[in-house]
Amino acid sequence: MTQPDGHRGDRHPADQRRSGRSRNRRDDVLRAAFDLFAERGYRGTSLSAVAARAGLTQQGVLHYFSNKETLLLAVLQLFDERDAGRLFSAPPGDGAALDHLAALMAYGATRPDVVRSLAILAAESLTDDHPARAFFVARYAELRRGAAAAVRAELGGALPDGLSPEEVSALLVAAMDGLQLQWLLEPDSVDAPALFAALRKLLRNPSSQ
Amino acid sequence: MTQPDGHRGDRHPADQRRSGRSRNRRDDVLRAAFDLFAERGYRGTSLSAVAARAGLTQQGVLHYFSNKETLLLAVLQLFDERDAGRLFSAPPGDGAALDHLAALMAYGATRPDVVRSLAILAAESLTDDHPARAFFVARYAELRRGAAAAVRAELGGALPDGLSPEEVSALLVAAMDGLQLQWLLEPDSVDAPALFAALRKLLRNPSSQ
DNA sequence: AGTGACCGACCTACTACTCGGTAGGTCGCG
DNA sequence: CGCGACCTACCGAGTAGTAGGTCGGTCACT
Repeated sequence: MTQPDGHRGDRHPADQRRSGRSRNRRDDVLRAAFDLFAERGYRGTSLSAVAARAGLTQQGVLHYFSNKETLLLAVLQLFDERDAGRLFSAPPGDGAALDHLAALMAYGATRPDVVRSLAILAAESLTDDHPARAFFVARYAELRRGAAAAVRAELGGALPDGLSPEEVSALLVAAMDGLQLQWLLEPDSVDAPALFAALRKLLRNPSSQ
Repeated sequence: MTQPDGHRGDRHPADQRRSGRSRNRRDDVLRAAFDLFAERGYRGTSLSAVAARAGLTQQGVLHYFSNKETLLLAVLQLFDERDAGRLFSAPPGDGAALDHLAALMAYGATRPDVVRSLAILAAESLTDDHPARAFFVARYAELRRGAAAAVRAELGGALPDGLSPEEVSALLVAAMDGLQLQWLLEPDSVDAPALFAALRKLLRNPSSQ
């Protein structure tokens, strides 16, 4: 998501006005917005900052996205297409369904920017009248649904102590988020995927000691 | 934290300049800032908004707190004094040490504003150069330390499957945060304290089925 | 000739913050 | 008791800078 080339605001925007025609400028804007939302949040990010990083002016950004909210929604849609859509579309009943969640954690460990962006925007969506609110309500409902299906498939009725798959899935999703938050705050002292694996093991082997 | 009386910006500030002399105006500002940070986040809150809610002008706010960052730090200090300081100062080895965490969850269920404020500010502190960053790094370290001590006291060596108290404490804290996030997004479909209790039971009775 | 892709200039509203005041209370002193 | 010195608690006006967004244009390509 971060662009390693020199498309920063240091060069005058007009210089490269027609340069990257082959590359999709709209995607550049999307990438820049993603990065900045992860760095400063939605409310903390200005359209001009997005524009500068994408190598055009603020009005150029508004040419592609009619306003700031639309831009945020477009960024969020990217998440849907990448993560959620793919990760729960696995064939049901293939045994290790919970591997999908573990894989999501492992993927997150390699992409702190993605995790950070989601963590920041999810919490920010709790604020009044936040445009991402509906997105995250739906996302978590879907995550829980998918995780519950995975739990049912993998653990079946062998859940400890009268826990329902729905309860377990909420716990799993909660642990993912909470671990990632701690990991983002102190990357060196929290190993999120390992701890998530521990929780999973705890659920799978309820009679070990 | 919300003030039920009429101290809103609708009345002209000068009207009540000397009225509430007995009440501490500084505390009014603190309360207003707390509420607004929970509603709009730190970056989304303006000094004028804080001032209006506290019933004075923006310059009046700056009279008590030399700048916005100082105001945030003062609000955060309130959390420390209320929650953390009290909740882990229990006599060690009194048996049900983990009850403190459960009590914290139960308390949170009655104070969504407190939970929301902490969730929003914690995530926002992940953004670059956020003044609350150090606070939350320290807070989570302390939470984990306290929880680990509680785990050691209550579960002793009876942890399942080679899990260390430190790992369990990170999981517990993570579950708290994650559950609260889901609860804040959809209060009716997530019962945070109950789910936390389920996790706790899971840890205590590793051989039940 | 039209269309997509922008930019320059501009607008209004708001941001955190500063400066210089003033109203009223507290204090010591004669 | 009365008087000036000082202090706290603010407010009015103004600062430079930035916010999101509009309008009208220009340039290259089809």
